[in-house]
Parts: sequence; structure tokens; C-alpha cells
Amino acid sequence: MIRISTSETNCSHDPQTSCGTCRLNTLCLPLSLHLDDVDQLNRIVQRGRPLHKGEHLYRAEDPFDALFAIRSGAVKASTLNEQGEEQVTGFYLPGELVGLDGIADNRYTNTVVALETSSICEIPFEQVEDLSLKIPSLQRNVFQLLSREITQDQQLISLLSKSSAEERVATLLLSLSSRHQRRKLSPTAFRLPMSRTDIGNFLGLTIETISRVFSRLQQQKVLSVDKKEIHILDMEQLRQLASQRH
Amino acid sequence: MIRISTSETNCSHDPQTSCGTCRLNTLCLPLSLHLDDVDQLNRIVQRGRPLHKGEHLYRAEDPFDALFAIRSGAVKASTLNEQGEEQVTGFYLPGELVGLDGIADNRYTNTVVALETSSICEIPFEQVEDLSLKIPSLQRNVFQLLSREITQDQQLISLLSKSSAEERVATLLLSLSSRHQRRKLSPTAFRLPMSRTDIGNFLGLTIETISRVFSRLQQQKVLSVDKKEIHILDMEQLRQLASQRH
DNA sequence: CGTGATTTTGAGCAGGATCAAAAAGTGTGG
DNA sequence: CCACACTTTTTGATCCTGCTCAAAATCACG
Repeated sequence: MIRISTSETNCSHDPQTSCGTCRLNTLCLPLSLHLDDVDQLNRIVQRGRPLHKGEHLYRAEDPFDALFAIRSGAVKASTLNEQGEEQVTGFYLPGELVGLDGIADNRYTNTVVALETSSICEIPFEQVEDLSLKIPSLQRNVFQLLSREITQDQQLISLLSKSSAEERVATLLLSLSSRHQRRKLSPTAFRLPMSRTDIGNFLGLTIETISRVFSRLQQQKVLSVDKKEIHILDMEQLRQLASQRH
Repeated sequence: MIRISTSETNCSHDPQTSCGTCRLNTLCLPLSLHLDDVDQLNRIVQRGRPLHKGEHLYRAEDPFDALFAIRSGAVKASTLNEQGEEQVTGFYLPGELVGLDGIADNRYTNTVVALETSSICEIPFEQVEDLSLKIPSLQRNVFQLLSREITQDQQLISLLSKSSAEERVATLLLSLSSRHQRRKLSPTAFRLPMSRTDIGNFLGLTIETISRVFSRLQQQKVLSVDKKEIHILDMEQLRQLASQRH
């Protein structure tokens, strides 16, 4: 069973909706399981109330006991550094998974908060572990999920270490675009679920710089930005900007 | 069996040295295994020749089939970004593990090269997977290992996103110091196995900036730097510099 | 419609990059 | 062992991107 969806997905809102029929099941936990196995998975995924904007899914230091698949909406994950400043580590959209940071020490290191009303599936990790012992392909999937998070974080490291403000913003927009496309939504028109402050924090830039880059890209007719609504007008140009050689 | 050690460890140089008697076994794959299990692990770890400075352990795009535990020496892991520039993603010292990036897509995304002569244990991943199905505590250890890499990468993200040149250098030195301490080596006197260029690349700074920061820290009597030999003279001050509020 | 939050825009500043050159270290072959 | 070439590091001068500070504009919502 699955948390009742509240927005944006095409899934049935029937609380009985199962993992087997959820159109996100190939995304959220990419399980290439046999039908029996899907039933098993279905039994362990928890239902729950939708999370409203600003509400926390979990906080840093909370005891770890579950992974969470975003079903609809959007969430922001962030850590606190030594100086107590927030560092946004990622934005997660439907079909994506959060909570992997908690496995290392049995407590989450990130804090995850809803950027808009979101429905979320809770997957108790203990049961993922138990099932993984019985289903080799699931064990492998979990290993891969974790490894993929590592390679994604390393891409972000490279972005922060090597790129200009414009490249960073362009790269984020392209990432959002392709994640929308994967969900069969428009890759050129979408709404940013996060604030400029969050974008700046994530990309290691100030809010003023984010705003200026948006203005510049709009002037150059690469984007049209209306508040949080983004239209990508020139995808090719945006790709160029994301990987410019200085 | 283990690659023959060539430097710096206190381990026997006997090629028969087993995981059970290797003083690094609690570090390299933190296995809380029973004796039987150690024997099993011992059987799967491969021997091999030491890697000399500049030699590759593996390259990006190589097919993935093993993890590697650093036994002695030091290696550098890096990725290539879209523009073909190198991004150093980490330095790995004895007792640390590389190769986790390869699990996601069955090919490594990083390239790993020896910074000095290094002996390295090769751990075929297929056998880690098979064993993990039988030994729940090993499965858990692998999950934790992967998750820990994620949280470490996220710490680096925060460092690159929020910190000044001085903070970044100080943080790297403190990291190296505590990793030396863990190995019962001096936390205040050690040799940097990597070049200034590598340090700069890792920290998202130019080589000139690295050099200037070292000069400044030396002037302030926080460090003494003689080529690659580092002496931390004022640990307290270094900690301050690593977490300064601007 | 008004109040507080968020975003945009402007002006000036500064940290680190770039460019350039000197200094020190490393290695090789005679 | 040294001379020469090459690489790496250090130091200096100047530049530029993005930050800071300030204020105006726009938005969200009771």
C-alpha cells in the first residue's frame, strides 16, 4: 500500500494502490522482480499521510529505519556543516529515493523537508535487508542505488569545483528537465519547486547571483522565467552554457 | 591472500599473510565476522603485484568486477567531467576502500592511480555479493560502507560550496591527520603523497592558491611545510581555521 | 489592501584566478 | 658527480567573477 497521492501523478488515488500497479515502481525501487516478489515488496511499503510544504520527513540525527520513495511533490535534502550552516545536498522528485545517508551510522545525516505537498512511500529498511538476503536481484538493486547516489554526488562535486555560475544553473535546469522527461512530462516547461535561496545554497552561489543568471538567460532568450515557472526556449543553447569551455 | 606489502605497514611480508592476521582487517572491510567467515573472506581476496607510482588500478569505463582495499601507499581517484577535465574525488590511504563507484552501472566512473608504490587487495565483487546473501552482517557492512561514502562526498560538497581557500586546505590537513592517527601514526607529522596540483584539483582551487595558503600557514607558525613533509605545529589554530565563521 | 517575505537590480569590493617569471627540485646521461 | 633539461612550486602583479551591502520591486496571503 502507498500513501495517498495528492497531486500531479496519474496514479489511482485508491489507498489500495499497490506497488505492482504503481506506474512509478520501475523508478522508485528499480526492482526487476518476479510477481511473487512484487507482492512481498508491496507488503512492506507503508502507507501514510501526505506531507505538506515545510513539513519534515526526517531530521539529521533522527534514528534511521526507513528509505522513502517520493510519489508526488518534491523534497529538499540538506545537511548542517560544522558552522551550523545549511548545505542543500539534493532535490528529489517523484520516483526518486531519499534516506540512503542514514544507513552508515543508523541515523540520518540529512534533513528532508517537503517543498510542496508530497506523497511519500515509506520502506522500512530492516525489511529491505531481510528481503535482500532472499532475493539476490534486490540486493544488487540496493547496492546499485547506493552506488548511483555516490556517482551523482561526485558529479555535483565536479560542478561545484570547476564551473561558473552560469554553468551551474544551466546544469541544474537540464537535470530537472531530463528528470521531468523521464516522467513523461514536458522537458521544456516546468515549475521549480524550490526557492532561489535553495537553488543558491545547492549550487554554492548567492541568491543574487542566481537571480542575475536567470535574468541574463532570459535576455538571451534561452529561458523564459516567470516566478517559478520555467520555459526552456533554446535547449541547444542551454546545453552549450552547461558545458562551456572557459 | 594479500598483495605483498612493499612499504610502511607492520604486516608480515609473507605472501601467505591472511585477512585474519592482517592488522588492517578491521579497517579495510570492517567485518565483524566469526572465524569461519574470516576464512571465507580470506579465500576470495586476491593477491597481486604492488602498484608503482603513476600506475593505474583501474580507469573510468573499465568493466567493474572488484573492490580494492589499500594495504600500503596511497592512491588518487578522479572522474572526467563533460569538458574532459579531471576532478579528483578522493585520496585513499591504507585501510580504505575504492571501487564503490563501479557498482551502479557495472563500470567504474572513476580512474584510480597510485600516488606512490602501493600494495592493494583485490576483492571480487561478485563474491562479496554471494557471501553477503549468506552473511547478514556482511551485507549490512557493505550497505554501510556505501552509505558512508555518500555522507563523505556530501561533506566535500559542503566544503566546496561554502568554504574559503584557507578552510579547505585546513580541513584536508585535518582529515589526513586523523586518518594517520587512526593508523597509530603521528597525527602531526606526515608526508603528503599527492602533488599541489592534485590538492588544488580536489579542493577546487588553483595550484597557486594552494601554495600561497601553505606559505601563509607557515608564516603564522601553524604548519611547517618542507616540500611534501607536513608538521602541524598548532593543531588548535588549524582547527579554528578549518571552521572559521566569515 | 497592507505587511512581511522573496526576488530583482545596482554599486562597489575582494578572494581567488590568470598570466608571468623566478626558484627549487628531479632525473638523465655523459 | 655534475651539467642540462624538465617539472613542480613559489612569488608577484593584475584582472574578473561572484560576494556584500543597499534599496527597490514584486509576491503571498491574511
